[in-house]
Amino acid sequence: MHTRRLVKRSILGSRVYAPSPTGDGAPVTGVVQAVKQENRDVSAAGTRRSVYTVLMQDGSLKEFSEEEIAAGFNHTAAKAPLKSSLKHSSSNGAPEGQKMEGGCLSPEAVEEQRLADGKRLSRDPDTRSVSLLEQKRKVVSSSIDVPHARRSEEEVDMDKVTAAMVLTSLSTSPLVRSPPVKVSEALSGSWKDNGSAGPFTPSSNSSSGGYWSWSAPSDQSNPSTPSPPLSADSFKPFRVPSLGGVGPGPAGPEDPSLDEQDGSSLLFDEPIPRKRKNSMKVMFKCLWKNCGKVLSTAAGIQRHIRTIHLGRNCDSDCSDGEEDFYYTEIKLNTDSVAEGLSSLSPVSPSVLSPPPPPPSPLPPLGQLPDSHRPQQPPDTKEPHAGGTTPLSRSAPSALYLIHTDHAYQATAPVSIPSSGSNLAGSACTSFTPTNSSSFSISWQSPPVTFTGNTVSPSKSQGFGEQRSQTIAVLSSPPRATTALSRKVRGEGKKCRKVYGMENRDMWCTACRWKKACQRFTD
DNA sequence: TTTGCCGGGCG
DNA sequence: CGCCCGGCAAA
Repeated sequence: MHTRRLVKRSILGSRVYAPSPTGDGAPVTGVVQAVKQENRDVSAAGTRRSVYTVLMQDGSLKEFSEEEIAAGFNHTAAKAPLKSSLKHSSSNGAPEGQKMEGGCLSPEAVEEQRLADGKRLSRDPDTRSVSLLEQKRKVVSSSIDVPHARRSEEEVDMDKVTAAMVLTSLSTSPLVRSPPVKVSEALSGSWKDNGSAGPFTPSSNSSSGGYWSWSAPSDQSNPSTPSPPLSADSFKPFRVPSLGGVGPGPAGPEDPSLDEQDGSSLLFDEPIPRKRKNSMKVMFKCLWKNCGKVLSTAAGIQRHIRTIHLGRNCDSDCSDGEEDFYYTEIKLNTDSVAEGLSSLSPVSPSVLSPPPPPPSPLPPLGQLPDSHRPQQPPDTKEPHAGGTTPLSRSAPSALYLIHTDHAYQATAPVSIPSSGSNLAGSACTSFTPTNSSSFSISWQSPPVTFTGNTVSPSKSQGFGEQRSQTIAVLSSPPRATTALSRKVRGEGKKCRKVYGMENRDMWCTACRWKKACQRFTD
């Protein structure tokens, strides 16, 4: 049925008709950039009204109430009125009145969206073509957009852990009220291609009308464009390795709409990743079952997924965008530390993904821990990040893993290596709870880890260790005994849960056949 | 009630 | 075989 194609998605980015500001009566179209709820006046009571911040064709932003705009999206987007799941998510916790559109930016929400939308979009470019064209022509300098995570810089004060906890607990991150200017801007701290500043939603609320931070024009979102794959390659040349970014795949994911197309899009589909100021850096983490690979570029992670997990050899062009579902972005707080090296601080992972490690048995492990773990230095460093690097690196590890397409299952049994793990593990677990309950997608634990000093050394050494461990594990009698009777029922997420009935076509075959899931094994 | 998936049917 | 679904049982 066609029903499967419908997915709930947010309206952010959706094209809507709104009353003409000029008063001439002719409706104008705009793109929803943010949604916020105003329930302040009414206090807790009920009516909470949603106010949509719409980016008009002329580049201006206006706010409209629900009644004022008509949904006229041409694409599948929200069919229903304008309300989105975002609302829910945002409303859940934050007591503070300022949630504004916020919720949407929470990682979970984003993730959700990307899951739901991403793939589909990329698959049917046609649907959006019209809007894309239109959008292209309107060049909006600020392509704001919503989707992503809004980053805030408030963390300056707090250390990463604190920040993570806060974010986690609130699930919505408050936009900062005042844009701090952060220091590191100049430096290279880290760019992030996405979200850093949040979509600036207008500030929301009461006070100002909003200023969004221009500084981040960006796009956070990346690729909204439907046509995913190619882009990666195409821009590779320009964008330096470092960013790689977002490429291809991700594209679809985030927000359905456009966003970025605007400005930068002219050249390439994606926005140019600019270095973002804060101390945050964006990394892309493989969500494949036991793989926690983290790469600094989207292109790299996609390639990793495509080749390692999906078993595809072709280049990005043959990708159908599926990779998008297997990785997520994580923001790292590089602040003082470091830039460098280590990279993955536990923090970020926790925020985004709660790794509910319910499955007690195996920790994170990564298949190729070492390789990833070593992390990729800041974006800048790895030149080839986009392409080769990941592959080449991962390669070795691949040996250990078995796998082919279905690596997923094979790897399961292994346990994680050491070093980083403890940290990571503990960290994760501790915060995770919060998120995990809420949702999703991150079913795997982040192998990532740590930060610290050990960086390079650990790499080599770690590698060895791990490898040995891994092997041992594998050799040991794998699952074996369990047999008998039913398979016990996996506790982890399964395709059905992850993709939902609507996207049944995205399920692994086994799930489709109602057989034991091969993709998300437990 | 939902969800994973076994067992079995059909082409 | 590939594909699908009835229906059981765990959650």
